[in-house]
Amino acid sequence: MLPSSYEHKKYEDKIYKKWEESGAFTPDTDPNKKPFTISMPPPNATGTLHLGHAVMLALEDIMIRQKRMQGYNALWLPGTDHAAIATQNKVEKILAAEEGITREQLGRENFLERVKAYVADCQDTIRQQVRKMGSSCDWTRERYTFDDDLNRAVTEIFVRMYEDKLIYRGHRLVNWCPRCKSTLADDEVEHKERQGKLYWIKYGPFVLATTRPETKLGDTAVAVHPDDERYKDMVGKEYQIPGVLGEFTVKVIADKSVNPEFGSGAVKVTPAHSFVDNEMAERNGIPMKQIIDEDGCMMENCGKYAGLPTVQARKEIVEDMEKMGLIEKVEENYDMQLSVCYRCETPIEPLPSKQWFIDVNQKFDIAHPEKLGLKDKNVSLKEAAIHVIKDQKIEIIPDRFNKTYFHWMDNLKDWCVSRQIWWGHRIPVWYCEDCEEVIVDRETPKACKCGSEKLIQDEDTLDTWFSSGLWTFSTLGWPEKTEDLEYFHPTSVMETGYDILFFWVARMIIMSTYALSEIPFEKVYLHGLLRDKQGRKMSKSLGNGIDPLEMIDKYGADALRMALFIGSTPGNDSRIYEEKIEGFRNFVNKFWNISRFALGRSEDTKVSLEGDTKGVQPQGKQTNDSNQSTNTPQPPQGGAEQTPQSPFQGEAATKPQELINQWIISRTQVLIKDVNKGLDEFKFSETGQLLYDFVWNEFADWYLEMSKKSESEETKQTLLYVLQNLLKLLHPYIPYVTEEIWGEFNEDMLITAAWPEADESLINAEQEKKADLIRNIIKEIRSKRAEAKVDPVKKISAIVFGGKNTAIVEEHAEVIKFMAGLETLTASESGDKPEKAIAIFIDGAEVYLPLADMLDPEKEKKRIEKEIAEAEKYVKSIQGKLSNKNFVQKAPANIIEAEKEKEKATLEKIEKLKKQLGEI
RNA sequence: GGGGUUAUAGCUCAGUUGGCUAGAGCGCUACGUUGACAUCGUAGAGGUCACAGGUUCAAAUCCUGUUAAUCCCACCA
Repeated sequence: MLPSSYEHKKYEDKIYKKWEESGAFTPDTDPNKKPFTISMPPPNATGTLHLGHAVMLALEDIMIRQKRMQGYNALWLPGTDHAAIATQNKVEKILAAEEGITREQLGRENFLERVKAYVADCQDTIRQQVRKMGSSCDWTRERYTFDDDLNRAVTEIFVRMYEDKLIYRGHRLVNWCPRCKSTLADDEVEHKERQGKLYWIKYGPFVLATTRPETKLGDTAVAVHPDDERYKDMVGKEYQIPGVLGEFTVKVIADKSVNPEFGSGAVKVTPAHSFVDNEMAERNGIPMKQIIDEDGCMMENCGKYAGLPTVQARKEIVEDMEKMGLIEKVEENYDMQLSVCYRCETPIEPLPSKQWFIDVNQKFDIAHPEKLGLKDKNVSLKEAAIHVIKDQKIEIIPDRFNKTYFHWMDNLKDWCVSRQIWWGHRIPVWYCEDCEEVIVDRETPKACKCGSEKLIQDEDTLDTWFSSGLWTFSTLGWPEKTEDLEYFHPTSVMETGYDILFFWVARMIIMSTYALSEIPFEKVYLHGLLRDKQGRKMSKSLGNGIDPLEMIDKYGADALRMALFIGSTPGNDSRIYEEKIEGFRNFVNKFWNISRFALGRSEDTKVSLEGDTKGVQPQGKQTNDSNQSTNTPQPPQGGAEQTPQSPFQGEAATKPQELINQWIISRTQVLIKDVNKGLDEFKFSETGQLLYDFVWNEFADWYLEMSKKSESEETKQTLLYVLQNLLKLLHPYIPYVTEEIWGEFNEDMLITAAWPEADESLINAEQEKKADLIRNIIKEIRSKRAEAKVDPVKKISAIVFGGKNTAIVEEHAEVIKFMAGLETLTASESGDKPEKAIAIFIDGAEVYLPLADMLDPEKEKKRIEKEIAEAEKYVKSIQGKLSNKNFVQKAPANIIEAEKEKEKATLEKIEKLKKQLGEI
């Protein structure tokens, strides 16, 4: 017998171990079965599990578990990411704090050893935390972006892209983080609203506004709008401008990007330290003068300011300019957009630098254009990546993100992939010291073709997204043609947060279409971000974060999983808070107790489940048990291990005879249908809610209660049958508790049990309606009792005139008496209304309770009058519709039929209410 | 500046291609509970679906506009 409450801590780890050891997580590549693949977004190897991971794991596990039970070879490939900058920063911080040393002091080799050791120490933490969530991923195929194999994939694709002229080295303006001392990709730059000062400076014949007066030292031009009359005569001329380091020359250029409305309409141009200025300079043939170095300090060419950090230099230069009378005015508290590093929020310093870029517009010959449905094999990376979404080779859920994707892709500039940090994939490029040769190769070259052996490898490493862009296929063995790659790629679903659509999802599409001529995944499901109860982002500084591990410890993984996605829709943020998790803990416990009850009721039946027979056998019913177990609906090609079949499934099976059993079995089929449809459509929240409601409101509150009055074998079978299906349907959501209960009466494991398919022949709307009548009678009696303030333990009597439903009511007299608290129940087709009784009119029956004395007649009268008024209003609205020619002509027949039905029912109700009113 | 998203009960949210008198959980009110479950049960109160127009036989749902919140993209220096 199961204990009276579910204690997750007793079971979770044990069950996980059992699953993992059973091999259920590890699919094979059987060609007779269909694959279903999810690449797990790899958490940072040195990170700890946060709610973002938790929701990702919950959703992916739901998909994987369902597909596995449906008989797919379901592969969920886990792994970790080396997270270049993030990890390096972390280790640097630790070194500084614990040993007071910098990476430079340690040296490259030693530093990398330290990072490796640190990662190795941490990696296990995240692995264990992923397990804690109940994730049924294949640990035998676990990968790490820094594995040798994956390293090889990175080098391979770099070399191929170089050979295809998609990777080039260029001296260009890049986003530079002076703190990370590295370049950043465009999308790694964030724009933050900051307040600064706007300086109006006297600039030779101009007065112009700037937020960065120190860049004046790098100015080489002044730009105005071509149509600006004020400056028309000055365009093309050169002017001597007085400055803090003496006079310098600028040329006046005309450029449409200048806004004549802003400031004085003239803008200073600093091509080396501003992207817009740089573009203007390029268009107008203006030279570039770099004045800020990679430390964010003024360079040698800045005279007495050389070596000063920009902020300091600004202060001193402004002071000096003031002395020279060059400052016209200063606007304080000027709102401006500041570019900052997304890792450390340090202001970005645009500066010219020699870096490696991926050219997204360069055309190349794609290997297999037909695989992507491309007409032309000569395409650019950008075109291919846009094509696969436009052509719906990949579906993004929700689809509004298509628009975002296109916008981003359309505006994508060359991707700077080199990073000046040490922790990452080293760029496979060597430079010859004796000649100019640049060697790009898969292996370390021995010598240059000039004969020199003095080869130096590029110091830089690759952007972390370069390697994670390969994730769906590098993890399956690419560039080797492995069985796994052949079988599992393209993957089925990519499930991740919408916040990394650009960082990662778009990069994977670019890399996969290039390397394999394949999409990386068929569908992209983007979940929203989790916020706190007030809708605020979770952050360390606010201290409003919820630790998923703490929640698992407190409420169990099953409860946390449910709380993470119920009440959320894809792409939209949702809120999570402890009470919500607690609510689902209650649900898990409720389900536990339901199972406890069902199993308790059928203890004697259990024997027949464990025998040779594959199903629960009803007694005394004509069943052809030799045929029934193997002919049930099968999953695609193959199917999961078979589990005991119910007596109610399959052609030859017995149909249930008792009304309540017919009802719940019918409802179960509908539930199965709805859940299957919902999961097919990625409606995880809705489907979960459906199961929740069924379990609690139908199965527990009604069926379980009603079944207490039926001792038949069929009822026991039905309890088990419904339970068994619920266990399966709920397993993807709450895997632990369902597996534990399943183990109570099954020898195999639920994780590999066959997923239910609805048996349409068991859907019985007519019987459902009859059962609803019984339920309504009970509900109404309960309601009246409460209204009349009848002591709940007091039994009353009731008289029912059931009309054509009399037999049903008589048959279920015991249930009604039990559930409505009746002493006696007299049922007949019709009769005279009893004295001093209040009447309840239900569709198909009249119920009289001897409570007239207990209700205040005036109050009762008012209540009924109100009810009549409402009903009449309702009828009027229906009749309005029905008398509307347009409605009758244009509305679909079933809707009109339904309206007529409603009219009839309401009219009957009014009549009965009036009768009731007259009797008071 | 451009583009999203959101607005439904006190709170958190569902609500499918337009078609039951708009739902759930929490909270609230009253009552109850010794054998499946107080991590519970029964009954109930609570909504002008942000606002204004429009389309339609029919709008919470579609369209337009307004307001408010929020996010993403974009260096008016």
